[in-house]
Amino acid sequence: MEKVTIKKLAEELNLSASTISRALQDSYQIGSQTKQRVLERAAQLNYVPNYHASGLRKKVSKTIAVVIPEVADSFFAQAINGIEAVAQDSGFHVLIYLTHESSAKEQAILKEFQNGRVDGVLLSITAETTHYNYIQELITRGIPLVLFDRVCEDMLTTKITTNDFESSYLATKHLMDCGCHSIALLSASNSLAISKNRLAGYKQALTDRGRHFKENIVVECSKIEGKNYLLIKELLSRPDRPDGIMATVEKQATSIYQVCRELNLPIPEKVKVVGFSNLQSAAYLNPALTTITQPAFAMGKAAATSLFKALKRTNGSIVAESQVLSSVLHVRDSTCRL
Amino acid sequence: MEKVTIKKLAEELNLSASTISRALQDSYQIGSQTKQRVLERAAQLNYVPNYHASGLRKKVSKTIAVVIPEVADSFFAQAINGIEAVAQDSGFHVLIYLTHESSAKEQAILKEFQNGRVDGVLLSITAETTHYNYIQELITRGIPLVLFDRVCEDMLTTKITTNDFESSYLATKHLMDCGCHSIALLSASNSLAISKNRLAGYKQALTDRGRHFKENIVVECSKIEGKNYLLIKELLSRPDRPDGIMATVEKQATSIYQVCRELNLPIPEKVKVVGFSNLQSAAYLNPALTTITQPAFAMGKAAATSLFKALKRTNGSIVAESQVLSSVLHVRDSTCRL
DNA sequence: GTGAAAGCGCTAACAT
DNA sequence: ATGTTAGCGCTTTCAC
Repeated sequence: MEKVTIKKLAEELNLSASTISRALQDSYQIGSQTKQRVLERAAQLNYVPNYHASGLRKKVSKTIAVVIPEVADSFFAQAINGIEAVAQDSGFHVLIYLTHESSAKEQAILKEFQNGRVDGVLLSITAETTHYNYIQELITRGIPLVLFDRVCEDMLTTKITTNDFESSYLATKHLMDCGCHSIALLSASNSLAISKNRLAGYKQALTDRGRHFKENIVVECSKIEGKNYLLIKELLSRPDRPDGIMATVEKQATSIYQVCRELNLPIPEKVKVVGFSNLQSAAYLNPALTTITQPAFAMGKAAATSLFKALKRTNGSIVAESQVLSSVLHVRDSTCRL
Repeated sequence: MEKVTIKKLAEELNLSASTISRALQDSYQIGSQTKQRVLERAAQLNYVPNYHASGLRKKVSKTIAVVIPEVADSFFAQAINGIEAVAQDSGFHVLIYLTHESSAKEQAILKEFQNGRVDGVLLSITAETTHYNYIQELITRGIPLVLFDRVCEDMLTTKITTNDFESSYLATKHLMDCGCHSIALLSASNSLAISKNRLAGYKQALTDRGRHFKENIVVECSKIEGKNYLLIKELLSRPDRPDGIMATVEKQATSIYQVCRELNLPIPEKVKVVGFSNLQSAAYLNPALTTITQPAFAMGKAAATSLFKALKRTNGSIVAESQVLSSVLHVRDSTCRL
């Protein structure tokens, strides 16, 4: 069974290659009975148009890339879901890249996107990323890029985020309402805008209640597996141990539960916990985890939708049509028993 | 800033296109000082080889596809992690496709892979998939395909699975050891091999203990969101309500917890639960969930590794070098309080 | 060690 | 409504 190409079809049907091509694309120039014949024969011979050939010719790939720190996180898993839904609708394919919080890896990945493999990019930057020229470069070269969740604030492109300041402000206030006097903040990074916003909301809440901010109670998380557990253990072993924790990264929550169990610190009696988390099982944890839940699926959809819009514009330019979606605070037992 | 191609480089350096091409590929035919010059200038001009052009010429895409039912499941998320790790090592790119348990979608996706977009495929079939000709077809056409977790048993290709029969056997015995007399099985599908194996292990365990098998206590799950909750609620509302449940799909576990809470059926006192699950938080659920945990990351790695091996063989043929990895039973409070 | 030329499979002017 | 031609950017014979 040899490869079926347009040329082959052309011979078979005594037509020219261009006629075949046009018929397959349902061009208005082609007579309907000819179309019929072509389509029929193509189906019979199981003709499949060569991806690279048309891609080379048309300079499109019908592919977008999703570049994220990791997948084993409900937020990103749900976001991918949203992205994939929109992509499948638009006939686009989705490449996944995991940076594992390595800025160098991120840079290498984006750099390669100049080769025509992808038409657009959805990016959630690493906790390490501090300079953005390689991202800007990609946009300059005509590859639309939409940032989501972990964005670079000063970049001129669409950004899909959540109301991180408010969420964090609300969560911190909630912890104080529940009686916390010393609230620790587990942060993803010192440099990420999202982290800064969450930190700012946290500080504002303290200020509004006349509390003062203690530097040493903000813990920047490590990307090294297992290291966070130790950082949390250290935090909760201090003589002036905090009585509240806000974890801004999903997976920190389980580490906190683990440490509290080991140190015999009942939640919420000794330590109250709120986590930024999209875990389906949050309500069934022991104790049920109070969460800030982001609209992950919707964010994925919004980011992808915006990207495809840019892709449809002939010039491919991205109008910065950023959106801020709202997270929801779900109060559960980890902050106050009912 | 105009597009830099090999042709452009050739002009700049007064060399032919072929020389440039060879130099960039570090061909032995090219003098080292020439190579130097080419590489230098290419870097200066930020030359990036066109993906479609080389793909068309060489008939490779350096891309694999991962086709799975969903991402929002720890098993698949972890598997993707493993796959991506191997792929990045080998310089391959990873496309993700979600079938959402639709066999038709799966078929459409695989069909398109005949176009040269991917060099190989990793597949975990839908619960609906019953005929496999379109999968076999792909392999026949020279696209290596490795099945993982949800495999088609009678297909001649590499299959990466876990010891589902034994795991299920073990879990069922464990439930009986904990005092269960009537154990329900929540199954993913009646047709999937993996489900059949888990069912078989379950039945065997019953038989070995002289219990007899009741048809109506096996519930086939629906792919409709929310429907499973109702099925479980019906199950646990029966007069002859089971006192044990084995959930073979991860997300069923939270539905069970929800239903038990609503019906005021304490776990494990009234109902004991074991779930096939890779949830990181299983140990922190209320009560801690007894799980069968699959080596998801390792399975992803194994599947990808096997695929790349096939890709390296010039003929691309897949030697069926299937592997069966072992799952682990983690006994926790949902089956017996310590 | 380097160049010329052909062609991967498709599409899009430009004819007619 | 259909055919002719050129070319996307690269690789790879084949020649020198």
